[in-house]
Amino acid sequence: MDVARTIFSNKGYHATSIDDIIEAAGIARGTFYLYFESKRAIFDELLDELFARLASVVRRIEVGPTAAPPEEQLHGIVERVMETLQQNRELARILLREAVGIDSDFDRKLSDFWGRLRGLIESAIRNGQAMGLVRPCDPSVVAHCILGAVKEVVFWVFIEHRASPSVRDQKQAPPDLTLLGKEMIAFTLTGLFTR
Amino acid sequence: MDVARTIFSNKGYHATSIDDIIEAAGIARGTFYLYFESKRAIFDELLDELFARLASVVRRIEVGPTAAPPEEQLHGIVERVMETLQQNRELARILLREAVGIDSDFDRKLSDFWGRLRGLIESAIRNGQAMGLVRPCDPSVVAHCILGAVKEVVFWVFIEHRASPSVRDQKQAPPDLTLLGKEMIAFTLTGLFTR
Amino acid sequence: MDVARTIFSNKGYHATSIDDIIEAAGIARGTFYLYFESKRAIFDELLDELFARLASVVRRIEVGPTAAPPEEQLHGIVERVMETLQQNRELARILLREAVGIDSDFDRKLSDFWGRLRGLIESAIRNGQAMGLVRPCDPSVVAHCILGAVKEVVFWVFIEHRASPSVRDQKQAPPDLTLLGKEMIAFTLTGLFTR
Amino acid sequence: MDVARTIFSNKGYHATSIDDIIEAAGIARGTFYLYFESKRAIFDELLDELFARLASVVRRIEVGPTAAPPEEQLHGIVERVMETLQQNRELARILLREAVGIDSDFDRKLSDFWGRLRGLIESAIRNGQAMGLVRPCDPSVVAHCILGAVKEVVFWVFIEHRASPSVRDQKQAPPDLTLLGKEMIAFTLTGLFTR
DNA sequence: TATGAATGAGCGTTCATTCAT
DNA sequence: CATGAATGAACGCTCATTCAT
Repeated sequence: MDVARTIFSNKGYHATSIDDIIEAAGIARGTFYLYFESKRAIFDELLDELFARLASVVRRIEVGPTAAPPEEQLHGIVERVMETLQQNRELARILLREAVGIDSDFDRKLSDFWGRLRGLIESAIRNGQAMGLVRPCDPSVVAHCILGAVKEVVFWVFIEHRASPSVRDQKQAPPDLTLLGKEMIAFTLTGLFTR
Repeated sequence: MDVARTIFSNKGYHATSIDDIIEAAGIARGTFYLYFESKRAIFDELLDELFARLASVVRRIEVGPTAAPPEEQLHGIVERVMETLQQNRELARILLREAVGIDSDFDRKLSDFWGRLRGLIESAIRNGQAMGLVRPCDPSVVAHCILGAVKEVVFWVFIEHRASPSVRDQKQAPPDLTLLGKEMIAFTLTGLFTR
Repeated sequence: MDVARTIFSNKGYHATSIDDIIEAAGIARGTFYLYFESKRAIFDELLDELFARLASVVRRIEVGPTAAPPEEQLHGIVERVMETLQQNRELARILLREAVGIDSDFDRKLSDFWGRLRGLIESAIRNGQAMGLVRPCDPSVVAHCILGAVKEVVFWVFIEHRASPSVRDQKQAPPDLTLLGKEMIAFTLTGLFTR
Repeated sequence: MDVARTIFSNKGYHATSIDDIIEAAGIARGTFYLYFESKRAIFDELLDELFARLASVVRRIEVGPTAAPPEEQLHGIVERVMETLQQNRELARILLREAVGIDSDFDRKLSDFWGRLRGLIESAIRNGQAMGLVRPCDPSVVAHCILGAVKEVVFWVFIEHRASPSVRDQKQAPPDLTLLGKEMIAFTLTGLFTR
C-alpha cells in the first residue's frame, strides 16, 4: 500500500498500472491480487485510510457552558486537519486531484465524504446563527464556499507546491501552517472588508 | 463536438471511447479522424471553447474616477460567469470534474487557466488594500480561498445537482443565480460574523 | 506519375500513402482514382515504364557474318542499360529496393522480368559456348551470377550513393559509367585471376 | 519464433499481421507481447539469428605459411554459407526478399550487414592482388559483383525454387550444393572466357 | 502463501477506397 | 472532369485479471 500510495499520488489513477505497483513493490502479479481484489479496490482502501484519519480529527463544534469558545475549537480543527494532510500529502494529493471520474460508485463515495464534511460546517453555521454569532446567510451556500476555500488552499500549499520545483512560485513561499490557518479563519469569519 | 461534449461530460475523459462518440454522432470512425487529430485534440478543443467564453466575460476590475464602483463590477463579473457556466453546464462539468490527470501538458494548461484567474482576483485584492477597502491579509492565500469557494459552489449548483435526480438533495433546491451571486459576494466581502 | 515516382522512390511502396501523392501533386483524392485504379495500379504503371525502357535497350546478342563482334555488342548493351538506369534513377531505385513483397501478382511480374533478362544472358552464354568463346559452365548458374552482379553494382552506384551523403563512402567516389561497365565486363569475362 | 519465421517468410513483413502469428502459434495476443516488444522486435530477433549464424561461418581468408591455400579456404566458406542458408531457408528468404523498406533503422542494419560482408570480400581481393594472384581491378566494384552474384544464386536456388511448385522451373533442377559452389567460384575466379 | 505465464476484450489510430455532387 | 467528405476494415498494442503450479 505504501508503494501504491506513492505511485497513485505521482501518476494519478489512470496512469498507474498494476505493473507499476508490483514492480516497485517487488512482488509478483498474483501476490497483488491475493491482497487486493482489483486496482479499484486498493485505491479505495487507500482513500479510506485518509477518510478515517480526517474523520478522527474533525469534530463537531460543541456549544455549551463547559465547551471551549467556538473560535478556539475552530482553530483546533483547522490546525489538526492541516497537520493530518501535511502528514499524508500523498493521500491528500490523490483525494484532491484524481479521485473523480474513476467510477460512478467511487464518485458517490467521494461525494458522500465531502457531503459529510459540508454537513458539519453547515450545522456549525446554523449553531452560530442561533447564537447570534453568525450573520444571516444561506448556510448551505456558505458551507460550500468554506469547503471550497479550504480545498483550494490545501491543494495549493500541500500539493501543487510539491509538484513545481520550478521558478514560478518560488518568490512567494507558502506561509507556515499556523499562519495559514489563521488567515483562512480570518477570511472565513470576517471576509475582505475592513471593518 | 456537441456529441463529444455530452459524452465527455457524462462519462469523463478516460471512460469515453472514440466508439462512444462516433456511435452517438452516427458517423464512421474515419470521419471522426477527419475532423479531429485525436481523442485528446477534441477534448482540448472543447475546453478551449469554455476558456474563451469565460475569458470574454471576466474582466479586470477597474479603478478610477470614471469606473463603476468596484462592488458593482464584481457583481457583474460574478453574474456573467454564472450565466456562462449555466449555459455551458456540460463544459463546466468537464472542466471542474475531469480535466486532471489526462496528460502533463493538459494539466499545465489547466493550471495556467486557474492561475490566470487567481491572478485577477489577487490583483483586485491588492488594489482594494491600496484603496483601504480591503483589510490587511495575504492576497495570495485569500485569492485561493475565493477561487476555491467559487469553484465549489458552481460545481454544486450547476453540476452536481444535475447528476443527482435522486431524492438526496431534493429538499434544498439551489437558490436562483442572482441570489447565489449575492450570497457569495457577501460571504467573500464580510465573512460569517455579524458586524 | 512524376510525383508518385519520386515519392515511391524516396519512401518505398508501403510507406507511401495516397495522401502523400495527391498532396504533392496538388490534386484531389477523387482525381487520383479517376486516373489510377488503385495504389497498386499506379505502382504497376510506373514500373512498366522502366521495363519498357530497359527492354528497348537490351537486345539479344547477334551472331553471324554481318554482326558486330559479340564483345562490342556486350559493351553497347551494358552502356545503354547503365545510361537508362542513370536517367531513371528513381524508377531503378524502386525496382531494386522495394518492388518485392507487395503482392503475389506483383512478385510474379517482377520475377518474370528478371527471368526474361536472365534468359537473354543465358542464351548469350550458350551461343558463346557453341562458338567456343565461352568455357564450359552451367549457363543457368552463371546467368544468375551475372544478373546478380549487375543488380548489385547498379544499386550501389545509382541508388545507395544517392542516399548516403554521409562520410562513409566519401573517399571512394563511384567510377564513371564507362569505366564501371568495363570493369564489370572484364570481371564477367575473365574473372579475378591473373592469366 | 518458429511460427513467425515461417509466416514472415511466406507473406513478407508488411503482409504479416500479429493476428497471423498468434493464430498460427495458438497463443493469445497478450502472450505475444509478453515475449516480444513489437512486431518489429520479433522480426529483428529473427534476422539477428541468421546474422549470427552466418557470421560464425564466414571467416577472413588467412594468408601465411601455416594457412591453407586461399582457394581451399574460399571453397570452405562458400560451402559453409550455402549449408547455413540451406538449413535456414526461411530466414534467408526473409533476408533476401523482404528486409528492406521496413524502417530506416532496419535498412541501416541491413546495409551494415551487407557492407561487412563486402568488406571481407574486398580485403580478400586486395590480398590476392598483393600476392599477385588477382589481376589488377577495382576491388570495390568487383566485391559488389561477387556479393551480388552470390545473393542472386542463393536466392534462386534456396528461395525461389521453393516458392514455385509450378511446372515452370521444373526441368532445370538446381545443381547440388557442392557443384553449385564450385561453379560460382570458377566463375568468380576465371570468368566466362575459355583460356 | 507466492508466483508469473497466459489471457483477450478493448483501445486509439490509419488509410485505401467510394461516390454524391 | 474534378472534388473531397465519408467510409470501415484492419492494424498494432495495452493492461487488468486469472489460475495452474
